[in-house]
Amino acid sequence: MRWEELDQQACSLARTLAVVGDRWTLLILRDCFLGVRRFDAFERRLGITRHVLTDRLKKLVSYGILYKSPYQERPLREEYRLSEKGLELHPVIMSLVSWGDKHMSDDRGAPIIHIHKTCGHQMHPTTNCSECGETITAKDIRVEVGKQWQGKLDEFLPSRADISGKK
Amino acid sequence: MRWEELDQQACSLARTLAVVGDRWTLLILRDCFLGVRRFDAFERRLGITRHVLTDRLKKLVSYGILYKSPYQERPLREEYRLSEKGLELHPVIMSLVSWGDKHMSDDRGAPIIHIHKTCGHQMHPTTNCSECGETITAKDIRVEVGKQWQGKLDEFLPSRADISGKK
DNA sequence: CACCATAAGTTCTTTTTTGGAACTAACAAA
DNA sequence: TTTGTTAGTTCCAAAAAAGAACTTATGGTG
Repeated sequence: MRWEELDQQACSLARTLAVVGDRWTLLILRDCFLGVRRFDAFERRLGITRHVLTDRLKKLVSYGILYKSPYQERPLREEYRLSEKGLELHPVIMSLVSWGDKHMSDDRGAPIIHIHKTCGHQMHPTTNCSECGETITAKDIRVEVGKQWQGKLDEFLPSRADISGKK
Repeated sequence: MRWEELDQQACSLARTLAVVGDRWTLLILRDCFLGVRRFDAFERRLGITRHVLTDRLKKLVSYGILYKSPYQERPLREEYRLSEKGLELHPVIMSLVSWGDKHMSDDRGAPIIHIHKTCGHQMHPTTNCSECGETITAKDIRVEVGKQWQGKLDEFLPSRADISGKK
């Protein structure tokens, strides 16, 4: 599979990764959530090459995750800001950070801690059911094929052969 | 910044991406969560080259996210299974899928739907505060430097210059 | 005016990473 | 003996990223 075909796969994970699944994009978005907005600030902070940064910012704008907003004219200068769609990637960043805090930290603990403004406590994110509110783990979820996709995911859902090794 | 230096950054996102942040790893993990366990099943399903698949599986095993478990001897055959550490990446997958369901779906809706076994409803994940349980969005969170990192993240936290453009 | 600085790129060359296909080892079955 | 299965490895070509220099438009300094 080539990378450009990824956003046409019948899988929301693959489609999302087509947008944010490369080496740099999520690091750029992390900086966006920290308030960074300008080309040279991203460049300085990330140590990314200008060529790749240009490409990734263009891609994020083309997908509507960032938008350009002029902050001066003559010469025209624009900054990159998170759209609503981009802000909704916050759970992705939070879950990655939370896993890293738990599994990739040294003995100094998490470099950055998160405070829930409403309750004032230091928190980490939990993943909950939108319907009953309960906290969920991998084992609490069962997957099914969406109504309009029935019979069309034979290629995607793992067959018994894929799972059990039988032919 | 070179990719190998990423897991030494003072940022849990960067450290996590050092493990799962490449083109293929999260797709491999998606298949693991769907029950796929064997080399040739990953290869068939993903259309990944064997070379890259070997490399990624090795990396995932070395980080303790997958472990090898023999399912036959003579000839020795091993399958790859999610460890506890790997299972804890479920929120990452779920948040990526959920974003894709909302923003990258065509008019047929989500290809795969998720049922919460406990309550029986079709659900999507929400991100909640571990302390008060409330659902959170990007704007509900404030970040601070962890106690043992105070004064050591000057390089990391965006300076006023990065945010406002001032020098 | 000549010269330096700034922001946001673009262009060029080298290195690294993938893609694609063929080859290998250790058996098992026909 | 030939063919098949599983899990790789090897090799070469193509694509992507790193690194550094160049560009454009403009503003400020001496």
